Amino acid sequence: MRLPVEDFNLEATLDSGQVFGFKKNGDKVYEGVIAGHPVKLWQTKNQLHTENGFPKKKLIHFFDLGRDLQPIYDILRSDVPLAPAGEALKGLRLIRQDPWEALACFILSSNNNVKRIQGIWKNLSEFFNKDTLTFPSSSQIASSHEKILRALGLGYRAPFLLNTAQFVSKNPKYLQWIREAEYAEAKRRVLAFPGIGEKVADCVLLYGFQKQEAFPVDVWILRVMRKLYFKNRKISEDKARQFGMKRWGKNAGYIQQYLFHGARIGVL
DNA sequence: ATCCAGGTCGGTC
DNA sequence: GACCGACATGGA
Repeated sequence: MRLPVEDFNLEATLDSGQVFGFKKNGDKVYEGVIAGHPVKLWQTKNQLHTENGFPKKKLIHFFDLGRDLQPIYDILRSDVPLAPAGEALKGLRLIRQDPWEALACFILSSNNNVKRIQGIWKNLSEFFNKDTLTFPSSSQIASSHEKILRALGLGYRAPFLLNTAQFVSKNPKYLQWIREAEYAEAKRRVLAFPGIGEKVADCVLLYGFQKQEAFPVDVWILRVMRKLYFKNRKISEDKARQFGMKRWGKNAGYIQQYLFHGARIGVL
């Protein structure tokens, strides 16, 4: 099946550290799960391909394909230090992930690297859902044990995820409350979970709850912002986040994604 | 072997 | 607020 797409870059979108459950097969084919459905994806120019029968609506929603990127392009062009990222990553979009999966995966992401987070994602999915390779639900993890999670590679984060899964499965409407809340209130709630600080909270809100003013500051963002906007002076993570949120407002999350991936691939 | 990775936590000052 | 060391794991 083919879906015509404008301003979309599948590779940059899936390789930019938003989501950890997609693996690249060979050169261009990605295998993963969208809204509970296993899927293979590849792109040719202005067409996004899947196997026959995959619901278009789910693709459009997941990849945020209805959004006009022009306002983002305008910023990337006029904010001079960002221009190389805008040119190299045109079509990079923020994904609308499953809220629970985003919450869980970014608990695992702290003081960890992307490759290993992907490995843990795979271990969890294979252990709990061997047939479909979908990420385990909160109740699946809640009824597990710390020892099992440690054996799957979570390390010291195991009790953080277990505790959070138990809370979420016992309070089924809680994630929906976070979704409906304003950014500041939603962040307070996400920060209350164990193992979640400022940075992870912003990732969860940005990728799982569409709070697009969120501006996650990790080591890559901190380094690239020091270089581009602070003459390599040392600045705190708080200062970097406040700078980004004020400068880019409602588009801060999108700009952060271009900064992060641009820094990682070395164009900034 | 030491350092690093999409940091957080509990302690200090 | 700012700064500190500990924390599991595996790749470089």
